[in-house]
Amino acid sequence: MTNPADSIEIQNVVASTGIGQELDLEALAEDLPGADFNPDNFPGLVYRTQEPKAAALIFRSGKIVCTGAKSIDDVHEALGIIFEKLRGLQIPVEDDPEITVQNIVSSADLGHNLNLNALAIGLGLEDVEYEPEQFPGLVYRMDEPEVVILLFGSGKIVITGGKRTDDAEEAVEEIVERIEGLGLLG
Amino acid sequence: RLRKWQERIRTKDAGERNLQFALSEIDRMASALGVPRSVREVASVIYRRALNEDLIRGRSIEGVSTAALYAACRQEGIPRSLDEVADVSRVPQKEIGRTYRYISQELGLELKPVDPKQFVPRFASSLELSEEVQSKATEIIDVSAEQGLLSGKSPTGFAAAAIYAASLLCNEKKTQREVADVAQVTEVTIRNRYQEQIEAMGFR
DNA sequence: AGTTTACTTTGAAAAGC
DNA sequence: GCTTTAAAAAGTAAACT
Repeated sequence: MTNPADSIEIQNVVASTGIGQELDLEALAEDLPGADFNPDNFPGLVYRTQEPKAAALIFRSGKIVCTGAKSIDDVHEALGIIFEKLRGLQIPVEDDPEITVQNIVSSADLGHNLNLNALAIGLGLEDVEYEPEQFPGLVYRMDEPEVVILLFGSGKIVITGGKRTDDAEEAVEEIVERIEGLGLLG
Repeated sequence: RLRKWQERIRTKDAGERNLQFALSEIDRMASALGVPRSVREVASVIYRRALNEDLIRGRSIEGVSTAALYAACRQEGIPRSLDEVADVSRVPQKEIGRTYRYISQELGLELKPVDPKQFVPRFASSLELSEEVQSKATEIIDVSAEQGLLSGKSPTGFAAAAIYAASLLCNEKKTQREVADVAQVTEVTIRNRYQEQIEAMGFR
């Protein structure tokens, strides 16, 4: 009788920000130990923080993408570390740059096995992608909240595409309701 | 003006040539796969629909042709796996799968997931297995799917394991390698699905 | 045959081809 | 469209022992 919403775990948060200052990535690559910069492959410099564990993509424009963090607080912490590192290198960084969460990836467990074949038809083939020859998960695009849910035969699910922490919880409640309505939840 | 006329003729000719190329490619691949003429016609209709809906922009003609043929096979109930289709196409399997999902969505084909049973007659006959093995394999698929074992599993692997199991049960044994080769899956996949299916059938 | 590593799918941003 | 980053789900596959 456990609530599936209680099983939600944030797995990854993607956010963007900017320091409001152009950067010389070649020089930064020299001064930042552990930085990966391969302009032939990708225009961004990759910098990883250990605690919290995250990866940042730093661009010449001064814009930064942070990914891999397990919570929004971790995103702020990781970016805070990076801002301080840059200031330590005499690079001017805005006082508190605006950080925008772009995507939150969560996992959850519905607690029952799912018949994905029946679910594909029940949820409506027009909103569903289920091609087990290519991928074992059923892809369901939900309108409200606007997220994408991957459903697996085990009942484990992945919610992605949401920008708010609440999106995952609302999505789980909604999908449970829909599956129950179809009589397809154990 | 004259230039405009020339351009119109040129683009019309180019479009006509592209369509002819696509249809001849569908024909070539369909022959190589040994699918009936009716399926080629369905594939041609799907391709023309994709063309009319402007779905080819940003994609290769070859990719859309192959995806249309893959979709047509499914629609007609005689599916080919993406691997099999990729074998006769010059487009990589990954692109065929993506293009299929795209045109399927945009054209609203609403094709149901592939039923593993639809592979049984073709795989079994290329292994020269009897009618008895085929119906046994079909039964194994029905029973194990009924028990929820099919969710998330590849239909070809599921069919291959059932055929392997049925060949054993009917004393017409084929090796895992032989079945794996016609279904284009690995022996490991057959082994894994086979164990689950045997258990679901109450054997073991 | 068992283990490890790796690839498939979803989502979003960044700059540039 | 592509390139890169990270993480989960489960199936499949290949390389090793």
